Amino acid sequence: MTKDLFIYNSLTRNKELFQPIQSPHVGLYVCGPTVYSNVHLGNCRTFMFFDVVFRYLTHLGYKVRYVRNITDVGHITSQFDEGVDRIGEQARLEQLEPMEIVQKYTDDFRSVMRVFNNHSPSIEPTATGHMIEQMEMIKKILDQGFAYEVNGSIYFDVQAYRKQYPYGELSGRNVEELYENTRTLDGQDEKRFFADFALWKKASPEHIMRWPSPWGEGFPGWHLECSAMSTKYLGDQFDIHGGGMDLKFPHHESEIAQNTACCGKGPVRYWMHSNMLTVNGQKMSKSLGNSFLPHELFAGSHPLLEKGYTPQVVRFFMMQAHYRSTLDFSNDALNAAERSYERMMGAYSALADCKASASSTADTAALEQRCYAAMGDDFNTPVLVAELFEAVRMINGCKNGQLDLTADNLLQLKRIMEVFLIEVLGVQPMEEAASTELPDLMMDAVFEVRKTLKEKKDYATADLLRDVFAKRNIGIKDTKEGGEWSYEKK
RNA sequence: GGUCCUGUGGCCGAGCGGCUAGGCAGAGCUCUGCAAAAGCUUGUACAGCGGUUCGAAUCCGCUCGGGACCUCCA
Repeated sequence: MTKDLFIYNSLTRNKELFQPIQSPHVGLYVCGPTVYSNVHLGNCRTFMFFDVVFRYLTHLGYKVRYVRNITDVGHITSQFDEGVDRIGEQARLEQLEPMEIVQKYTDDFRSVMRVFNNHSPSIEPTATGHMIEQMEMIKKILDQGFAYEVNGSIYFDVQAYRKQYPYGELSGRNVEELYENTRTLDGQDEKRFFADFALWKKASPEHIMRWPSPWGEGFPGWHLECSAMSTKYLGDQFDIHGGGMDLKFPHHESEIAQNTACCGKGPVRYWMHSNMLTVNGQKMSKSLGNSFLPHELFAGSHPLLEKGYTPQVVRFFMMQAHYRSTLDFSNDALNAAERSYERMMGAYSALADCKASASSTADTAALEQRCYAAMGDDFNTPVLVAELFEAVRMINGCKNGQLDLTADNLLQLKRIMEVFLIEVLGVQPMEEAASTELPDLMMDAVFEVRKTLKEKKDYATADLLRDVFAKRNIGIKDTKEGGEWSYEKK
């Protein structure tokens, strides 16, 4: 069975066969959040997708080191010196210490990641915890002649860098065009060249988050931490770097420049960028004011939502679109995802009830191969989901006695569902609350009573029993063997 | 303005030269006291106009619509 993995590399704009630098080890770095406010759903999409990358690589047998940083140094909100930093500003607003803001929203981020069933990264380093590494990197870049100091600030020297290395390859832009399209700005006098970016900024007197450095008190530039931390934990060159598409420029472009200036070579083999979550066709973002917070979604409290959806439904919803496509967020789409999730999970639990036959015409081996092919084709989760629905049809058919499956088939189906649905996509079955022993025993008694009532043709009472449970959100279904029941998550 | 992406049936979304994914919703049938679930069947979609080709949703050109980035953003 072939389990080749092809990854679309943003840098080369091609799908390439994945070959780790040092198999079986794989280094994966993903840009994490800036913890100055609650993560919204758009952020979650990216992290959920790279969680699937992490899960699938692990499933393939790779020893993955997954590093996802926490940005806990506030970046400047404008290109000007007088811009405020986000964390400092939020600290003022909430009347807290900056590090209290960091703690609060880091906690929020982690709990949201958990409810969405994301695995924890192998390492989750913080920018403030790596000041020394960042300063060391600045020193190296200075030594190589690709940066200069002005007034206690250090800037990356794009002009000098371009004499030796290409700049702008990832985002596909050239400096001349950039220049034409950059408004002439005040407050740039410190820079030698408009495209230069800060590696270190001198802190103004009112700036709270500040660290001593060889160049005076200040704070690191916002691209630097990722370069410093990826190098520290994954080495000069590592396999995969991921992030949202909106980070391509300038963030990732600058990372490449910093690493190359520092170590003489590009840091990343495969660049991966996930596309945006949209609302009514527009990018979900905090600044546009159209972002959804996870708890608003679960509770259905957002004005644009008719009802709430569980985290697992949302995850399943996200998996039905390819990561490089935008995904539009709407009630209709979520409702469809909810129904399909229920069907999928219904089949998953029905697997246990399937009886094996002596012979079969179903080709579960081919199905399994197609699942690997889907994931191997640049993590094509929507195609994988389509294949899983093929498994659903087989399982339901078998359960109804309309399709014969051998014991081998059933084993294979079980493996497909467990590997791809549960392990790789990371979608969990509905809360286990409905399946503890006691409720099942009690419900068995209820089915017994209903059976008797039906035998006596007392349908009114039988229906009453069903309605009484329906009022408590417990659904009852008749089956040949007796009955089934479930919590209706409506 | 520059660079790039995108437009698929009622809705969401794959596919990216031939074999017309998948889900949700709809219709019919089977099953059923009714219903639900499930299974089966069903839907002649690829923005428009040209072109390339034996053959195009898929390639090229133009037109129209939507979006992203161009130093806040996952």
